[in-house]
Amino acid sequence: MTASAVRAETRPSLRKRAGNGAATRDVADDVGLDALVGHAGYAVRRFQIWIFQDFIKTLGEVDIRPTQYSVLTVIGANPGLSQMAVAKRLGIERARLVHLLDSLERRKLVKRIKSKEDRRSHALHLTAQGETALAKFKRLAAEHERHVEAKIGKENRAHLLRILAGFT
Amino acid sequence: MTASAVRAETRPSLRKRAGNGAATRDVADDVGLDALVGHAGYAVRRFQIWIFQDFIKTLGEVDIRPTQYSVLTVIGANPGLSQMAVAKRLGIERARLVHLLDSLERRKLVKRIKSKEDRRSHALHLTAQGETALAKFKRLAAEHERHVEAKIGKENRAHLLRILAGFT
DNA sequence: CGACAATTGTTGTCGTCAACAACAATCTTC
DNA sequence: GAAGATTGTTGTTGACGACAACAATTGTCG
Repeated sequence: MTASAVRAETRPSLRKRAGNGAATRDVADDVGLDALVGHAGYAVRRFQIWIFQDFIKTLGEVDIRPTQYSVLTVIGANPGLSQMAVAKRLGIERARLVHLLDSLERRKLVKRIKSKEDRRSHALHLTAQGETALAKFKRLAAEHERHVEAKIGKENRAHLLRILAGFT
Repeated sequence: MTASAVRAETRPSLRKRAGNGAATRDVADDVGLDALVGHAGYAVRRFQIWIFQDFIKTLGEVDIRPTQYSVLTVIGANPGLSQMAVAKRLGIERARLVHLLDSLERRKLVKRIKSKEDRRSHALHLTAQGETALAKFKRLAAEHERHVEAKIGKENRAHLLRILAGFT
């Protein structure tokens, strides 16, 4: 629909130039309305925006964003982790995790417990309230995942997860 | 897939933690993600971050970021578009496009020409300098795309583009 | 043992980006 | 011609990644 919108107000000429032979070597000259189509980053970015928006909307009733969900999930699966460990695992900076945990702690979903072995670090745990809340979040997240399936197809989603498995 | 992921969460599954007496400091690299695997959004987000970082690095010598590149590409392929049309095509807000164009115009890559038919809007064009610059950007972008191929495989990249074709 | 380096959590700044809201100038429509 | 919509612009808010600096603590090594 975006493409048609553009085409509607563009001059009606100059479509794709089919010259250039069959060469695959020079993508640089592949100029046209769809020059961005061949770029993986663009497609991935648009897809990621769509996914996040659906996630935020689907988890909107519980006010949980993707990053918060990932933090809760990791802590729930590995109780006692330090902030550094969680940050490293999720690929976020420990400086940013501080604010995320502040918010989640204010909502009584997680708690920081001073570690005895290393008095610099905090052992992260879900509260009882956090456990039951996370269970609900996961049900909603599963619903969101079904939206993704409905959008790109069940097999495509599975294939995509396989392709990108190395990044998790 | 999501069903198994969700089911796995009901069990606390404290695998290697729980060692209260053992003073073995775990290295935080082998933290179980468990439920996070199986979420398309998480994999896509991590992949998108990787792609953008490689793009920014590969196009670093010319100081062009992904969004700037997409704007230049669309204008180059469709000279005379209005800002509204470009914004709609790229899925960015017109408010944000203003700053992007300010920057690109300062660098003499694009120019805003007051439209004669609609005196509210600007017709966007590449400058001559912008055209030659974009050619170079596209060569570097193609190099970046080869990095993506090297990362996930040529066929996987092609398949991924096919799966996400609807989002471009 | 003690000086020095490294780590952990924290605070702060900077820049990117999406989402809104408001506004003047300019069409569009009735 | 008046009311309403559109276009570009400015501004604000909040999430987010990247850095830098710091105190407290731990680890290392001479």
